[in-house]
Amino acid sequence: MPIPSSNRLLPIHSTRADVQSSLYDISTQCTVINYTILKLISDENDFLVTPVAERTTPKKTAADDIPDRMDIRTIARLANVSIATVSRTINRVSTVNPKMAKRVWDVIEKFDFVPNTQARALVSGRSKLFGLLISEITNPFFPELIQGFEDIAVEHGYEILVSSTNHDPKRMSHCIRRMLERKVEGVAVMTFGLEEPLLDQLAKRKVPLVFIDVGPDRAGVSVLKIDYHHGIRQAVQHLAALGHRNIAFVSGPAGLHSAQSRLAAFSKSMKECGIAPDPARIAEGDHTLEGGAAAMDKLLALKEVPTAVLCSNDMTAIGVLHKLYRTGLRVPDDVSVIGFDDIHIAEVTTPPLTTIQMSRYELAKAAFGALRTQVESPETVHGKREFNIPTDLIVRESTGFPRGTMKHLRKK
Amino acid sequence: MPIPSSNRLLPIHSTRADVQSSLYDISTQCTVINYTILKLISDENDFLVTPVAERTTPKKTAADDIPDRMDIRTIARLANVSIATVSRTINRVSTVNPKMAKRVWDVIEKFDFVPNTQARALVSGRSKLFGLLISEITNPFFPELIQGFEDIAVEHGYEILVSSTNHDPKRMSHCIRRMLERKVEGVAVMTFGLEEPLLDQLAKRKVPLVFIDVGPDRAGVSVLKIDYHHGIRQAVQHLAALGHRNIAFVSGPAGLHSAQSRLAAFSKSMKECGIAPDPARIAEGDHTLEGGAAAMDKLLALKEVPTAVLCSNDMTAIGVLHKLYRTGLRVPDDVSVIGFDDIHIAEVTTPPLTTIQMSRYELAKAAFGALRTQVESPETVHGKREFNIPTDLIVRESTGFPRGTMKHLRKK
DNA sequence: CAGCTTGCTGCAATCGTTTTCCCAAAACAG
DNA sequence: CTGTTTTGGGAAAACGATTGCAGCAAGCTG
Repeated sequence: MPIPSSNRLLPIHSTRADVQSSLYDISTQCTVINYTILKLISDENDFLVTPVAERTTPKKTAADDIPDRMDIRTIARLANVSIATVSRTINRVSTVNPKMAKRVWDVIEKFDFVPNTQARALVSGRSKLFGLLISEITNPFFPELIQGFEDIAVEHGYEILVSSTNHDPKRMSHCIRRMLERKVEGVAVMTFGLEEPLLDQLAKRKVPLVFIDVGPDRAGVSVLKIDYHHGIRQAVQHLAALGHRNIAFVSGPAGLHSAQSRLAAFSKSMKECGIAPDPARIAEGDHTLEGGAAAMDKLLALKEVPTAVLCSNDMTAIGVLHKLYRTGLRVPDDVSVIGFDDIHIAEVTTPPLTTIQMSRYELAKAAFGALRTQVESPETVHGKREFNIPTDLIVRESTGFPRGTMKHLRKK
Repeated sequence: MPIPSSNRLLPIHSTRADVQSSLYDISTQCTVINYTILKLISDENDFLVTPVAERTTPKKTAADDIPDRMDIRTIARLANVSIATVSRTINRVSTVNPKMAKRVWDVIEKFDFVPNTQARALVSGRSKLFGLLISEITNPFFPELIQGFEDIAVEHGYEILVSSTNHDPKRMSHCIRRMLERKVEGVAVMTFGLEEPLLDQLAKRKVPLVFIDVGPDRAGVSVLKIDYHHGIRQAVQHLAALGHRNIAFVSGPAGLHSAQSRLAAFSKSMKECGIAPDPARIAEGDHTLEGGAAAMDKLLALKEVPTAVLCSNDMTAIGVLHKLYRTGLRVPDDVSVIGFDDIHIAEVTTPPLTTIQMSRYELAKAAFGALRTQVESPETVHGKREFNIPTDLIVRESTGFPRGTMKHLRKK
């Protein structure tokens, strides 16, 4: 191989690698020389087709000269290193010589090379994928949760696969199947309900899981315990303090564990406040707008219409609000309403909704953290792990004194 | 290989495959014999570890006896066929003998085998993945769109990768990068704004794209043209018919193409109705609740407060509604409000929002269809393709006669 | 200066599929 | 019974990366 005269500038003690690097560095200053030298070095000339095109349109070609097959091999050839070195460079393995690394990065950037995740995952056995199973994407609570989860995941180099089950077991099983096919490394089951049999598929394959409220007691499982009672007690106390005694509750679907927990927390809190919870004042909703409205209908049919309604989630509360509006009852003058979740839109309902906050961000963070620990250092954990998520009452304007009492105060 | 005595039941003219099949069929009746025969056939006995476990716990073992490495190879060995046959069976290639197929399916089901999508995608070059780029997942419009898109995609064997850009170019470029890494076969850019430079990465790699409203004029690009004017004209006519003349418009972000289109449609419609659009009555929002409220603030500061406000989307309208509530103005008695999108929650605002419907389902269907055609039969299309999406006014209760006029009619 | 250590780099095996090509057996024709 | 076509399954080469291992060069030691 003829050595260009320019290499005489190198220090006398240069290593062979240094010589090569310098040779390369110089060569990059001129595309023509670059490719000529590469030709001499690699003894391959099929890729010289590209440089010709590049020379004819010297200005704005960076976008066009991508060889049809851009893989780690091509990069290796262009940077004049082995594919192993390219791989190591991309993965920032510390043993690669910075000079080589620079050379590789230059080529990678020049050709906008993007490694193929599938190939990577296949050989490394790490898909860097987490599944996120939610019940319905159209409930604003979940998009906010997804947002948080995705942000954190991306920040840590993970991708997420979201699937909405719509409470349909068949759909759920499809979702799980798809996650299995994509080889997710963990799944956050944020459906607020435990569909044990369906999740067997995951458990069998020892996929780390994180649940809300309840989960099977085995290794690789984390549970996010939401402190429903704290927020709900605050809400009941708030109502009781205002003078409410006839307080109704619109629950979520009976099959949903979290809905039952919320209801239980409500009953307990009522007793704590010295009010006997009346089963007739508990209407079953389904965590949707329509369900909330329908449940309110039932409550309105009671001989003594409740002066306050606590709802299992905000969508339900908004449905209740709407039903009250339709009925001509004013909130909070005639009926007080409290929601649960504190979705963003609760701030702008008419009137703004008093609700119990449960931080989507906290939830997402805890879920991701749990999964990540299980995946990246499973040896540090044994058996099931639990995390606590707080809830807090946010007082807005949908709560006030009960109708008929303290009228003088109402007008302010 | 010793042939079990039971094969004497076979018809005299049986093919070799039949003999094998029968042998296998008989063998499956008894797990012990099954594995013994398999052992004789395959001459490998390492996988016999599993059957032993199975024998000791005969009842509920189906869940536990999955060998640690479940791949197509294992299935092939257990079904006593080649991996090629397993692959063909899974992909329902018609040339496989139904008997073999049955045998393979039995094993697959027995062990809950799930093929590895990554390996599949790698070798076939088909990731069966579409990207869905949206602007903000917290705007309920998008979840509804995602839902539709995902449903259709899954139905056709595709998966989707959703990314929310939050209008941030940096985020957007990350999103695109991630999609590239996962080798998406197409991307639906539902951001309602064209960020040309960022999408270069995709265009360069000839990834089929589908845009809303506007898109570069090149092959592989489809555009969903939304007929803003139809719905918006209906809205303006509706207001004009009610007697409104002082009609304001709260636009979306100035940088967003779709927002400009909506504004243009508004101006045009106003002129058509013989009302001169007044620039002072056009406030810029940003398609969020807060933006809507802020814009309404500006409109309230006008010497002559508009009697009707048309909004660029429903979130804006809800923000406007809230601001009006705060100000003490009644809707529609003092001010009429119209939104755009017809998100689900618009039905239950106080009062229910009159809005312009744009079908998420139509949008999703068209977007997916466009992408699919590009991917699966690119030869049938040349250059850019366009699809029309209709819009229609949905009259609810946030619109009424302008204040001060026809009072006698208002009370009904 | 021989011999050992250390630091990098390249070779090659591997991941779990799909798919092409080829060949054996069955079916059919004469 | 022989020759030809049809049928269907198996062997092996991809796909695009990662990674253990081997080996070469330079630095260090005595």
